[in-house]
Amino acid sequence: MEQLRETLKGHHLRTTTCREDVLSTFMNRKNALSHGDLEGALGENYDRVTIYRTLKTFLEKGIIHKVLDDEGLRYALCSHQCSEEKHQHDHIHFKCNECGKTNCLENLHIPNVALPTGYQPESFNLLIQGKCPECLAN
Amino acid sequence: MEQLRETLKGHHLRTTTCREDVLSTFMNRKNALSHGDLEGALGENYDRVTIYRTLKTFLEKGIIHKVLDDEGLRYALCSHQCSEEKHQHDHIHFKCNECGKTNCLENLHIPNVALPTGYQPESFNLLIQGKCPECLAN
DNA sequence: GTATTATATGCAACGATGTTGCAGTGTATT
DNA sequence: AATACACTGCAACATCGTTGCATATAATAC
Repeated sequence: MEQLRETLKGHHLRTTTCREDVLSTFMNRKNALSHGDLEGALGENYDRVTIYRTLKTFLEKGIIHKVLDDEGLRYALCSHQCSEEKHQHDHIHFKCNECGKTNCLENLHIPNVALPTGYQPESFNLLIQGKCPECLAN
Repeated sequence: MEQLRETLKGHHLRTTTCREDVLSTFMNRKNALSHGDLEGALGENYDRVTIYRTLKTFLEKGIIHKVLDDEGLRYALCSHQCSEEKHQHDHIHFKCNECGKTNCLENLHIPNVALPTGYQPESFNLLIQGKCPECLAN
């Protein structure tokens, strides 16, 4: 639980119960979460708006990053220490079509792509959809 | 303009002025369009709901496909003849951070990725963000 | 421990986005 | 031209996300 405070302080944020709860929800569930997921988990304790603002703050401070899938927007913890200044997220996201969960595959890097001349790439976002190990086992 | 009717008929759809206008908007602008873009272009002629339903129908029939970026959901024409039965979209999408336009890079395929054991991939979606040739030229 | 200051929260209200049901209109077919 | 079916517009609603403001809370200084 001290780790939560450490993470928040490390990103120059005040420790509040809402921020601690949102952060620990991200750490307990391993997969990417939408605002709705968090509202479902914490909605009785905190206002919708507060959760929105917490997500926005976490995004700006580099604690979480956006994850896109065909259903919409989710968020996941940044693994390597991201900060307000620098984000680095060229890893792969995998969404299971069976259980619906989206995860970061931290260790896999996105392979190089030879873009046509004139295109200057700055960031990459690869989403793979299919079946995850847990669902294949059943 | 006959081409519009052909495309619609080819996908077993009745030709209506709304569908013709939505389709020609996609063909004239080369980039991916959101519902809001279409409403801005055609909103005075057609009801919001009709445009939503047209997009939904086009999706189901394989005339357009979803394109995701950090701002949300857009749609783009399917190049290779997709149908209700089969969609094939493993090409790359490029979003320009300057002009905000998202395009399909039809000719580029997504390179292979060695997934960890247990993951069964079914579809791939690669979004590259950066600067497009037009914006770099200015 | 208390006072001060800056920040975070809750509430209310609003705007944008997307969906559904139903009556009326238009398209394709005979 | 008549019929059957599909599409459209309207109204109403549900969801999602944002903003302003008063209050509460956390960090800092005393």
